[in-house]
Amino acid sequence: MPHAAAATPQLLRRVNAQAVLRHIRGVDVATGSELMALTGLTRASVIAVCEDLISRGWIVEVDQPRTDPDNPRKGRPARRFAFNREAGVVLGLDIGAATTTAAVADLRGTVIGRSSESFRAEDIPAQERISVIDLVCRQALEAAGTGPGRVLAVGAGIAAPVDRDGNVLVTQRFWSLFDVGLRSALKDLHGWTVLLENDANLAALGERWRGSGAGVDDLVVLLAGERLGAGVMESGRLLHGRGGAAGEMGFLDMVEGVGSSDGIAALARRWSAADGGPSAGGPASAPRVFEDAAAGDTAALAILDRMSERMARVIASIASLINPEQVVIGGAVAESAGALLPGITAALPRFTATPPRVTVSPLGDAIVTVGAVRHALDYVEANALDLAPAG
Amino acid sequence: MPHAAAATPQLLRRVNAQAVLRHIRGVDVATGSELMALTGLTRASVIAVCEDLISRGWIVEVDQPRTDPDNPRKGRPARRFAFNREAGVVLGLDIGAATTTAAVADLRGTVIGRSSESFRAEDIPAQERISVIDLVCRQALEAAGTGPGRVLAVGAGIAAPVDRDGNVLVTQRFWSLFDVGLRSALKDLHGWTVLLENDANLAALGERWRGSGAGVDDLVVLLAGERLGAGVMESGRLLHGRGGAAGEMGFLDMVEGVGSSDGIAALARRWSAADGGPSAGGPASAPRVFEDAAAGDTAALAILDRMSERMARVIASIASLINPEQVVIGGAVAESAGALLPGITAALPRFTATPPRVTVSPLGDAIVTVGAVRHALDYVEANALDLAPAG
DNA sequence: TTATTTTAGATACAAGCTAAATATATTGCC
DNA sequence: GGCAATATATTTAGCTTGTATCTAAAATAA
Repeated sequence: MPHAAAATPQLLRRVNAQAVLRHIRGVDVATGSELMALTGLTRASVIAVCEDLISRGWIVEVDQPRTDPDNPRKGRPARRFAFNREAGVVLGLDIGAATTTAAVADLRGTVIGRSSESFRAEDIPAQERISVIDLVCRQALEAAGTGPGRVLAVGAGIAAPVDRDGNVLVTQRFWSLFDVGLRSALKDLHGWTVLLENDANLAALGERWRGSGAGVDDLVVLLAGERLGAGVMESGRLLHGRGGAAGEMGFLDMVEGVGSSDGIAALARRWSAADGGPSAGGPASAPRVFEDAAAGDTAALAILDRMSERMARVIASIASLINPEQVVIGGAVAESAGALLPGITAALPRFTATPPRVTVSPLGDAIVTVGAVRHALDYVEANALDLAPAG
Repeated sequence: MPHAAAATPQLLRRVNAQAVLRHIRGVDVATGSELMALTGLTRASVIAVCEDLISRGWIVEVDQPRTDPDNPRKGRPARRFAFNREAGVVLGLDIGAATTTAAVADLRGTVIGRSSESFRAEDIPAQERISVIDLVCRQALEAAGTGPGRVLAVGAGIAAPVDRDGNVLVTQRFWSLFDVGLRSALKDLHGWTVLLENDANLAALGERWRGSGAGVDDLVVLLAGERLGAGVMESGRLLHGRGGAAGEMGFLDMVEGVGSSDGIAALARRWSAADGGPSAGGPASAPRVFEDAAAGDTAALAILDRMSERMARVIASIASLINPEQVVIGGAVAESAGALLPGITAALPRFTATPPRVTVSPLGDAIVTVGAVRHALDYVEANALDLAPAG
């Protein structure tokens, strides 16, 4: 029996409750009349919906604001309904090869606790890795003054392909074992729902939420540190592809003037070493190269030129096939990468007929955790009426 | 006032009617009990919905089938509701630079009329172009034994970027003028709703519907005749990008071993000319090259090898960034391209870590019109309850 | 105090669905 | 042909959610 969800009268309440909740979440506090105007429902219905949401814990009724002499309101004072941002928290995880960072946020996305730990080594057993991740989560929750019982969802980013259903591509070495462990481990330990995603995809979510891609529906975020990786949003949705490998940059091996999917930091080291170093004497770190260039060092400036053209070619390849409105360069090197922007922007039209706007992420290291928080919030918002707010 | 669609009790009927109609469209004829099992609704509701759909003209009640002695059915005979595939027709247009083809289909997608005309020249004025298109439509409708009044929607494919809203990228030369003309012209002439799309995108719709990509959600169709162009579906949705230019192949200019976005037919001519021709004596058409190769001609075979590797590189580039499950080669050269498949499949793993299945389209020249019909049907199905079937 | 304004709450009713009882049309058996 | 069994159809009462309308309450302004 296929049983394709029949629409019963209860669906109406569900739909209207979702609409009201979404609006209240957006404005933080609303009156019945505002909600009537928004939804087109009558007052009776709006009030009924709000009482419903109050009893479920998603909104609370707040006192009248003290009467404001500058802006006196006629008429009977309205009841005021506020989004209960303390109905629970979400966790955003950035699980790297070397380090894991956790951020705890309330339901409006304000980060209220953080923690970070490095792994003892890269090849530690899955069990130890999970222990460290669990530790980071608990530390972050403690820093936020809350506990595991109040977590409504966990977003987690890893540097491996993850498909639409949150499964790690099995062809990847140790991650596959690790993944299965993480989701069920956190479920078993705390009852948490873990939403696994590729880190570049989460970066795209984060950038669109609180970065330079705010509100852009066709957005690509390039994580450009050690290795290039792209998170692609089209029409406001993340692209995954069949096995979650969308946004992988292996094809750059074949692109003239690019030749590899090495990131900006990796290349800065290599190229400065080849030059004998910007101030001579071996490879320099990426920040050093950018510093030297800012100071006028010609060798460093040449590296920047070369890097700009290379990035322009990378971005043009993506722009041609995906046609984003904007490409954001993010990751560890994002701040320095600002120096590349003029060069990239100038070179782009040579390589593509549809050059996107190019910007640099303001989110820094937090880009993945911000996206992970957003991912978890999206889940909570979409499933609010099926989730029991933690009391 | 934002007025975000309130859910009234009428919405329930709408949702349930959509579900019932979708199911009946799939199975062609259904009984009340089947629909109860499918939707989970009670018989009373199912019957009410069906009566509704009958009065709107979307379904019809059909007589009992003559009692079948091999399979006698106990109990009171069920009323049988059938999809009214003759509630109207849709038009699918393939508007090329040189030729326009129209297909008329009933609401189950069976093509019941076709027509095709060439333009007098490529640079004729927009007005003349529209006249020819209109003529082709009317001829196809006549061939189908129906008339303009019964057209519920028109899908139209053109070889230019078209954004999500059906607007042609304004940077394109004469198309922009042409487009505005086409949509409003057909609206004015016949009251038709025209859904403009990029031809490769429609090819992808067609291939997923009735081609070798049936049911594949992450699918790329490469139109590979004169110029390469891709229609990309991810998670069952067409990718457009900001200005509709997603799937453009300009970046191939930068890809080693590819170098241009020339199609198979164009390259077969050029390469055979460079060789002095497969049987000597100047350039040969693509079909000729494939023929000669099949006959064992070594020069032609060499061209095929070269072509296979080149296509493998093209497909690998896309596979890396988009990660489709399958890539279909379509367009005028599709039939001959079968000879390239073994070579492409063998070469792919050298160029990408996520090689897709590669096939050749069985739809031949009709690939765009089939997709255009599907596009129009999608529109009709999504908007059935707001559309008045043509009586 | 009194009028005005805005929101709140209560009552009557409509749309759509469920559930349960009753009616109808067919098969199969005597 | 008559009757049980079976599957479907139809009717009736009741639930949920919504609208529409009327009256009450709480504030400002004169």
